[in-house]
Amino acid sequence: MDELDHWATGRLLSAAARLVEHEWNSHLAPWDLNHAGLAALHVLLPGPTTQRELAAAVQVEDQTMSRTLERLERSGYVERRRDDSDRRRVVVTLTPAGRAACLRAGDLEVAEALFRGTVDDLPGLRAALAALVRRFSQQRWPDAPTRATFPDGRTRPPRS
Amino acid sequence: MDELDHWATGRLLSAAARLVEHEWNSHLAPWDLNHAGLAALHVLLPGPTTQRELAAAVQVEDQTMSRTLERLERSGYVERRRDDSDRRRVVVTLTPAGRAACLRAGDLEVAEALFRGTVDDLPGLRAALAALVRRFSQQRWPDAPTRATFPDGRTRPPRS
DNA sequence: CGGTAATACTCAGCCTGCTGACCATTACCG
DNA sequence: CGGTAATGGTCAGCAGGCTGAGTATTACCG
Repeated sequence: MDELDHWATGRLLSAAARLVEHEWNSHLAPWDLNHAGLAALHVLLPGPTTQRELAAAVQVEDQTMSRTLERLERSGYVERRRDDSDRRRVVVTLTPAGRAACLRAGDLEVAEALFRGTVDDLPGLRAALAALVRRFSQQRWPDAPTRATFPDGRTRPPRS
Repeated sequence: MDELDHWATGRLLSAAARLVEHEWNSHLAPWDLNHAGLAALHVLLPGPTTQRELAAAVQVEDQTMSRTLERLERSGYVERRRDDSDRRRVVVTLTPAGRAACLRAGDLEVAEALFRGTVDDLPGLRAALAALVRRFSQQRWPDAPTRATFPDGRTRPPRS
């Protein structure tokens, strides 16, 4: 018997996301980080990546990732340099400071603790959210959550 | 067996929210509306409100609501005028066009259809999201999802 | 009555996210 | 080859969200 029961599900979703982001950002602020930057760092942990691949992995537009990286670079967490073998590409590398910040600030235990004690069925929630992401990101991020899977380090097989 | 299973719950939540907002915005675009504007219109349906009350109901900061209303006013969906009995307040009123747009564009059937066929346990998802909103909005929006409940139209009893 | 505090909004500035337009580099193909 | 397309990034501009600061009005209280 709550007013929230009358909210559209989309509005509930947006509100919850904003509140959790806010909470998470507060936790990350001492590291001069926020949820967007941390997501990028997290993807970079296994190794350097192209900017476009990074954007696809985080599921944001290239332009958005560009500015996020600008900020991360300013904070000294990341380095960008043009790829010599393909001068269109920009390769993004984690700095030691970036790795440290990611590991310390982005502790999954802390991240998930936000939900403990509030959400009963956490796996159920995750499943529902994942289903939504899969459903709606199909068109927008064709090769989204995949990373270098081929021997040469490309996401897709060399066309030919 | 999906890459999404490795995402932190917060990231899943944000991604899902963004995608659903995007979808919903596409549907609202023909009316020159988006999710934020529609939420405000929806709150205004029962009758005029103060800007601050509106902001609290939608759970955004006053400044954010200010600009959202600026846009809604520009679109002719809303009118703002200073309250004569308290010239600090701004009273927001739905125009006929605003009411029509809200009712037609904001059809709940359409809104909820986004989730049908994708989320199995919709009530479960809603319950989890509502729990999160309740949990984290406690401090920030003390008198959030309540509306004029007292005879004189105030949200809180007149302090005396 | 008058000074201080509280209230209601706006302004400026930042960040994320999006779209549309643009540039440089590389790939493709006649 | 050489022209056109595809690819990878950036710039500009808009909108939502936030914080911090400032203004005007009203309430409170000595």
